[in-house]
Amino acid sequence: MLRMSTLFLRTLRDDPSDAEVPSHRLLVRAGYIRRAAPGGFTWLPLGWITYRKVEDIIRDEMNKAGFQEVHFPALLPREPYEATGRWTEYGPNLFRLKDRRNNDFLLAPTHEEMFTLVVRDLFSSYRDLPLSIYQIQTKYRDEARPRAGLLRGREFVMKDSYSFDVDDDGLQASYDRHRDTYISTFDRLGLPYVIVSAMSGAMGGSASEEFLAPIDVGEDTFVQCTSCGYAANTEAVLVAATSVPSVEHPAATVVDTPNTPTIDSLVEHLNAADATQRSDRPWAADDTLKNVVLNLVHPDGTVEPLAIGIPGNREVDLKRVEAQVAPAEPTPFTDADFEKYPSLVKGYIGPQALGTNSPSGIRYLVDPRVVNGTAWVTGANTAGHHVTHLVCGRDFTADGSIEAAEVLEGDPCSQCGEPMSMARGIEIGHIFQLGRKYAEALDLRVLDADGKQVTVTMGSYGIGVSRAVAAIAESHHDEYGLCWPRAVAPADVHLVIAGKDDGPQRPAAETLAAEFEAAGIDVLFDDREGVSPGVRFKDAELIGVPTIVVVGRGITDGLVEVKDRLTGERTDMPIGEVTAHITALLANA
RNA sequence: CGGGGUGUAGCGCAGCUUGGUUAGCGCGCCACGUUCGGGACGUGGAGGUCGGAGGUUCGAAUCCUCUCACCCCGACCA
Repeated sequence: MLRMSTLFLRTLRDDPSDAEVPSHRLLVRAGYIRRAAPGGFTWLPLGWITYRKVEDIIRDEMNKAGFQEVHFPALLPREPYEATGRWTEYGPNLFRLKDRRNNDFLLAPTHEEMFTLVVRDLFSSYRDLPLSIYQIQTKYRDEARPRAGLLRGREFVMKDSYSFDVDDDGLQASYDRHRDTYISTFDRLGLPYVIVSAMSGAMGGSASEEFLAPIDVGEDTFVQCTSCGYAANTEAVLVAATSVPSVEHPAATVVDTPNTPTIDSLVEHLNAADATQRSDRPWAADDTLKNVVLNLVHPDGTVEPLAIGIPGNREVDLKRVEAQVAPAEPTPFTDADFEKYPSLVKGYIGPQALGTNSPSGIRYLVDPRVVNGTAWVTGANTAGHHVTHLVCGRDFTADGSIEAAEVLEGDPCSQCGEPMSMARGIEIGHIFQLGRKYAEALDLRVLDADGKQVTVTMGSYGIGVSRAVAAIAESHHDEYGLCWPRAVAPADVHLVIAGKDDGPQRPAAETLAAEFEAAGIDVLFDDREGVSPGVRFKDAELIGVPTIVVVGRGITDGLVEVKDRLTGERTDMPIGEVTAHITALLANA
């Protein structure tokens, strides 16, 4: 039993000024957490109870799936991360430190290396596999900008699992098992989620999906097709295939287009003059082909220019480009770069000047919408001139295609062609097939049935535990405070005394609290003296325990009020029936 | 890292433009009394290196310089 008269808790009447998002605001205000460091939080009693319930559910589902829990240090030596290249590749987000002998250490942002090494140390036969092991561990990332309270901290708790298999089929099975386990885990946590296709990014590997809680304050953008259910992170969205009607296009024509530095000004200019107007309809921004040049900086430091052609009604989405060209990093083309390529006329770059066989020799990749038979208005490689009716396949060819254009609300689904909608989400889980990157780097091999050495293939699976607490708060609150799902609430019932300190309510409530406890019901008991009823009700709503029991004026008739925090529904019932009622609520949850 | 904003009691804020009593208000906290089903009231209290350092001045929360921290937008980010 938690007695509020002695509980280490102070609720705040006002929102803390440094908290913006609801989870941060409410968790601080209701006395669950306190900021302790930039990107670091202290868990207070109510918060820690809730946190542990979340952690226990995650652990329980892992164990039910047959995964085994281990625990590594958060403080690790440099060497394993040197072997996989991540000591340098991870960049400034890695917390690095030195011991007294000046040896390099790090605070682990994730533990692929350590898991790989410990399996290599202990296992050496295909008979030992498959194996999935996990830990629930504090992780450290020196985020440039921690924000939104628990949602993006520099210290946070993550459940990370790793699977080890001899072949791709085994990896797929381990991946599927984790996927199923994540589904049951998030269901139990009461977290809404969407499973989206994702990019594996810097981690390497192939198949990858994210579990996103669809909440506006989330940092990830995803698209979802309401028709067929396809969902993907915008980084991973594929452009729908375009069918090209076979029509005879006019010959490509160079036209004067002075002072048309932007797509809008170009379209306006074309539509204004008789000579350039279309006969069938006005020109539109997506008739134009915009060519953007970037530099790719490869991990070894070499720089390669890359030209990207996309429909003019869209911008280049650098995140999407980055996901495509990883591990290389795209950077903007500078004026100095343009000077090195005199064939490129800034603002009027056309496909004829691009491509590995062109004068510039710059690799030219186009949006998947730019396919053979499509006609475009694009730069003529001369200042103040554009070309109309430049047909892909007839007048120019590209070196390939790239998913680089921004995704727009309503874009057709690549699976079924129906319009897709965009939304924001909080990444609460990520599963992906790592493959053999780490096993190769760290020499994790086992003997197969034929006695041959084979490199193990791995999967990596994460759930943000502390972030999940915040995500639940984000999805379970209203204007009055938190409304926890039963499974993670800090108590089963919040028992409130509403009456004079020396009235009959107090002894009745004490008796009821004892009865709850005997029945195995966790009770948060507001037994404070000298606190007015309004304060008690406000605090109960703020704290968010799913059921609130009020022992008030009805007690003279033997009645207490049972209130549902979420719906606000109140029911008076005889005090003798309450315990059975709550027990039934818990059983049905 | 770029742009913007804010640092004054546990929380929320005023005071700063135009330097000058003992730095103020609400909430919270302590004591006493009243009140007791929707953040009650009265009386009396405790609590501050005004983010930090340096400077200008007879005198700095207030003006100047530097610095640190936090928040927002962007960049970055398993």
